[in-house]
Amino acid sequence: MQFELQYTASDTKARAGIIETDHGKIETPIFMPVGTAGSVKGIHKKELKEDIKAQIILGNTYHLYLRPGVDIIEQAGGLHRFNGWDGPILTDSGGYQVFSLGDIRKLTEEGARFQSHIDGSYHLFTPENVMDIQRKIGADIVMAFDECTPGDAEFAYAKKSLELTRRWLERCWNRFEQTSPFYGHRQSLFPIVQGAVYPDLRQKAAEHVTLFGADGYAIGGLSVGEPEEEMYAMTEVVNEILPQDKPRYLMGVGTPVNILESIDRGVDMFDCVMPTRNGRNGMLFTIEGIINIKNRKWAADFSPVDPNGTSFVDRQYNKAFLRHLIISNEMLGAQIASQHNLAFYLWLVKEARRHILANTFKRWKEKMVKQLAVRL
RNA sequence: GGGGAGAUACCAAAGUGGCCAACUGGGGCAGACUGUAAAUCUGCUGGCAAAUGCCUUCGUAGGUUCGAAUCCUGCUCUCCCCA
Repeated sequence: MQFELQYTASDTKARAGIIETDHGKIETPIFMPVGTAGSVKGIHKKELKEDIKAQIILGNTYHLYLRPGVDIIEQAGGLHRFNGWDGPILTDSGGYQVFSLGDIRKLTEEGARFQSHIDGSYHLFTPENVMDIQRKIGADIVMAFDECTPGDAEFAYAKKSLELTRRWLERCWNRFEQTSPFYGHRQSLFPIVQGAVYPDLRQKAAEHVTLFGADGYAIGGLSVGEPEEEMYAMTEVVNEILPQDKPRYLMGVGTPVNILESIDRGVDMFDCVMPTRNGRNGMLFTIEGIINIKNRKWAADFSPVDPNGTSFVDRQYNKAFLRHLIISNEMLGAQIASQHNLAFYLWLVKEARRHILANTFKRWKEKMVKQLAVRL
């Protein structure tokens, strides 16, 4: 994988670039739709490509490992062959599940012992086997196995957690170096910077990961319960240290505003379940603000889902009908909302990129941030 | 015509003397959701003050009782069975 930094402006840390993988190019800043179980929920490949214009999607090691199982994916010839998505794929390592599964897992020096949320069976993830699994899944970008420290972690815990993540990273890196891709295309391992909301921890973590000379770096453990200002502050601290010429990926973020603010602070890559999950639950993101389509006020609003929208579904369906679908639990409702939201997110980062290249990002961002948070 | 059952908040349905402004489900209204255990979860849903308070409710009109959605009587209506 290669990264070409195309443009940095003077009044912002925002950057535009191009990531080149063996499955195609990614223009940054970019938003990556989340497809945990190998599919972006409710969205066909054709829509993802042609309508939403996704350039890269995510998969999840933990979920794919439990179901369908690594052997099936290996038999299929890797995740690209399995799910039919021939563009770039990034897999998360399962570090987030170690965090979100809470009481059904236990951390040791060796790794994370956990119970399947599906059948309760016991499993062990180690930095080594997570690398092996991700080799078999075959994503273009794979993530280090880390502990995603909770946002409200005490300093002592955060420090200890960070040290574990650091040792795990070394083991991930070694294993990754010692193994080769299964399917002929290159894979890149991204280290993850942890350190909760403590600037000195974040700083040390950023310095440490930089030593690896990776193809890209991730900032993890944010948007996990801490105030937004802390998230921005940590991003600034870390991006000050991460190498300029490598992409930075802010994991799990976020709202449209979060994304613009983070682009402004030098982040290149984002992923978040928000456009799909919140979409399924009736929340629509638009250029004019946020719509809760379940609210009564949309019941007889026959205007397009989003008159400013770029998605096929924005023009094809009206708000009242979408509301009816979602309230009636019709699956088409979830599909339309997800498709709209993803198209909006991809439009947003594309616009950001355009403004960065035109050196008008800062002003445009300030204007957008005010609109995007409005509740309609 | 004879016999039986029942009427509870928007709907369905518990409750059959005080712990009942009334279980629960649906519907309705709002909220949450950030590397997806999520087509999920939470709250409110008689009125008014909205915090611990007050007022009016369980078909309807009376009665018994310190106290009634719950017991008694009349009335109205609904459903079922037999002719």
